[in-house]
This record gives sequence, structure tokens and C-alpha cells, in this order.
Amino acid sequence: MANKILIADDEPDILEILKYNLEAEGYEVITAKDGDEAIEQAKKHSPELIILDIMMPRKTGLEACNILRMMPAFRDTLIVFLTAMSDETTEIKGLETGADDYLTKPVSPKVLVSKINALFRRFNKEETGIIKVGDFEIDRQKYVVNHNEEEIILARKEFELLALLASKPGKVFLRNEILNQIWGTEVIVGDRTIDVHIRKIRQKLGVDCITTVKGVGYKFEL
Amino acid sequence: MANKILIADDEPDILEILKYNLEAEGYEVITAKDGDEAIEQAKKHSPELIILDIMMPRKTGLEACNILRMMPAFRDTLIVFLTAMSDETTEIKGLETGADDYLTKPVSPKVLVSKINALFRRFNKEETGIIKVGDFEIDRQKYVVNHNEEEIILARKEFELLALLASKPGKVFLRNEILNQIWGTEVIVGDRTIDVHIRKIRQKLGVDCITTVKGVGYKFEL
DNA sequence: TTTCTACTGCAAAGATGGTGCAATTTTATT
DNA sequence: AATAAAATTGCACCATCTTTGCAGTAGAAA
Repeated sequence: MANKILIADDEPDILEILKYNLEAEGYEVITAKDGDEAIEQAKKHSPELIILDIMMPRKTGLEACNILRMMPAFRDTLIVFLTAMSDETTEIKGLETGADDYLTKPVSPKVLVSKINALFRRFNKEETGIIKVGDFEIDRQKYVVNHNEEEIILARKEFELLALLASKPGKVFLRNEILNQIWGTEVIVGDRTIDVHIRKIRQKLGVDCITTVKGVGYKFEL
Repeated sequence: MANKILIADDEPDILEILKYNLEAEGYEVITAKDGDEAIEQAKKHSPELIILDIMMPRKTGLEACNILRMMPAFRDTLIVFLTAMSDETTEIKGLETGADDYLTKPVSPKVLVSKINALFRRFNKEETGIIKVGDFEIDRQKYVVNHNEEEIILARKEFELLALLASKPGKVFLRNEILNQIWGTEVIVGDRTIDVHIRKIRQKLGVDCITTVKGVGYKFEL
């Protein structure tokens, strides 16, 4: 599913150009024309990435970034500054505020798009609701798994199990870990239960991307 | 433990300046003066971040990046390009090759340091359970052993035994120590059992890197 | 040489996870 | 609310891989 990007800049032209290019790349774009609106829109849409112009009316990009970083919901959101300023001090301040990147205008839209793709490429593996591994796309929010454009329907436990394993591809999850993560410490289920769910997932996915590590646990691999 | 950074650039001055600034920031810095040396040093030191100049003799930064990204060991390593080129096409190519960022010279060392801090802050926050010795890479999380890019599959006890020995290369582990560490004090197994597992490991690894110290125990050596 | 020690091939014992079937619980539908 | 459907969990059996031990042998140390 499309990643959401919020762009805040007070120049309508720039907003337009970036929006056009990012949408062409498949992102869902939200815009804001000043710092306050940026924060408002961020709260409303929870974008995965926020691009902030530094020089904006009603709160600069730096201020907006600081405020957003205070809120738990945006602690891990990607934030990129975009500005005409080539002021080194500001740049450093921006990065120390907790931005992930810093771009100086004029930026070619193509370069910007590439950088953003690069950020998402790495970032998506870790914290977004959407996990992308190989041909798989696992959407935590929508409870949907896509494999090569085809939608696979999994039951809740199956989904959670797959999502857990796929959240760290390659990592071996111990049976205990799995039980705690998915069933919690309260409920007690037999060991066979995990097997059975693993079996169902393997059946439904068709491809065998869940490897058994005997005596240890399971892992997701391509 | 300090994060390791490998810098590859053919200009000694730049190498020197960056090294100085990054070391002042607490990083461990390794340098290389061309593409081939960069790959060599990367394999040797397994840095967490690699900074590659694009224009270098004996493999450009782009080529080096491509080669590194092919190897499982560097699939997730942070790679940043550094170059005088303001050529947009090259920049995009760099990012699509799988780089995480792109910096154009002249870069103020301070800005570079900030960016690198930002990258580490976000991506390197978790510790790796990876033991690296010579050509071997033992990943406790993934439960795999890599030797020269090849994956070796070990059974549980075999893996644990190897991991134990490799955790302190050169150290001789007494048979008793091994028994306590891997089997615990409860279970009682004969001495021969250790031998047999050692044998299996030797078989699977191909190379003989476990040395027998007669009458004492075993140690892992290159 | 003698005496330990560890390696080797073989094989049994043991543990582990896959499989089919079924009981039980939850959820959706009428 | 009643019924149907789906999801979840459990069990017993089986195939397979792991772990362990044995007996014989080769090699090093005394």
C-alpha cells in the first residue's frame, strides 16, 4: 500500500512540483503551506515521511520538527528538511533535531525522489506498518498480504505470526518468543499449535519462505 | 563498542580530514584509497558504515557498492557516496544501487559528521549478535554460519558449540567448560559426545579451524 | 614401546516437527 | 437468536534429523 508523504512549503510551485513527482512514484501526498498546518496534517494523516521547508511562516521547519519529535506518534517518522538556505549551522541543527536528511534547494525532483526511495527502502524493513520483503507486502493495518500482486487472505493468528516472522527476515524466532508475542504470557497453548499455524501459512503462501530451525524456532527467508 | 567506518577516497587530504573528524566523534575509522582496497578492507573489518568516493581508480564507488551489495555480509551495511560530481544522473544511479545517502563535495566535515550521526541514530540502534572471525560470520540471531559468502547449516548443538569456541578465538575451552556451557550441569553426557560434535563441525566447515589441545580441550583458530 | 588420548564409522536412542483428523471456540450471516 | 462458517487449538502417529554411545584404531606423549 502506498506510503504517505507530507510536504510543507510556503511556495505553491514547489509544493506542486514535488507532489506531482512523488505521486508519479506511487506515493500518497499530503501538503501543508506552513508550520502549523504541517503539524495539523501530520496528526490527521500520520504520514510515514515528512518533508519540511525550513523557512515557513507560522513555525519554521525546525520548530515544527521539534514539536513533532516530542509526540510519541512521530518519534520514529522520517523527517527531511528542504531549504534554500545553505547555512551550515542551520543544517547541523536540523540534523541534530532529529531529521534524517537535509536537502538544499534547488533540488532536482528526480534526485529528491531517489533519496526518498532510498530512505523508504531501508526504513520500511523496520518500522512502517507495511513490511516489504521480496515479493511480499504485509500490511499490518489492513491485515492483508500481497504476493506478486495477488492478495492472500490469512486468519488473524496466521497473519500475526507471518507479520512477526517477516518483521525481521532471517532472524530466528524461538518458540517462546513467538508464544509471548502472539499469545501473550497469560494464555497457554501447546507447542503443536505453532506448528499448525505455520503449516497453514505455508499452504496459503504457496512458496516456502518459512524455514524451520530444529530445536530452535522458525524464521522467514526468501 | 565504537562503530567502525570505512572511508574510501583517492585524495589523501580528504581522507585525512574526514578520519580526523570522525575519530574525534568516537568512531573507529579505516581508510582505503581505491575501489579494490575498499572492498578488501570492508571484508577484513566489516564496518557498519562505508563512505565511498565515486571517482576512484581501480573500481569506482558505484562499482564497489554494487559488488558489496551482492555479498550477504554487506546487504544491510550503510553506504554513503561522497563525490565532487554534481551530475544528477550519477547521483540517482548511486541511490538506486542501494546507497543510503549521497553527499557532494565540498562537504563541511561538521555536516558530514552530523549526517553520519543521524544515520547511525536511526539505523544502527540495535545490537548485532554477530561474531566475526576471519572468513567466518556467526549470526546468533539468524542461526547461520557464513564462510566466504557461503551459508553453512549446523544443527543446534553444533551451532552452539561453534559459537562458544568462536566467541573467544584462541582460547582453549576445557571439556568441562564446554559441558557446562552447552549441556548445563544437570545433563550428563559422555566425553565422546563432544568429540563427535566437533567432528561434525569440522566436516561441515571444511576448513579445520578447531584445534585439539590434547588432554586439555579445544580452541578455535584460523 | 607402552599408554594415553582423541578420531572414525556405525548404529541406536531420542527429540522434534510435520501431517491428518477432530474438538472447541470465535465470528459472521440470516 | 439460531445457524453456519471459519478459525483456533489439540492429539496421536509418523518420518526425519539430532544427539549420543560404542568399539576399534590411529597418533602423540612418556
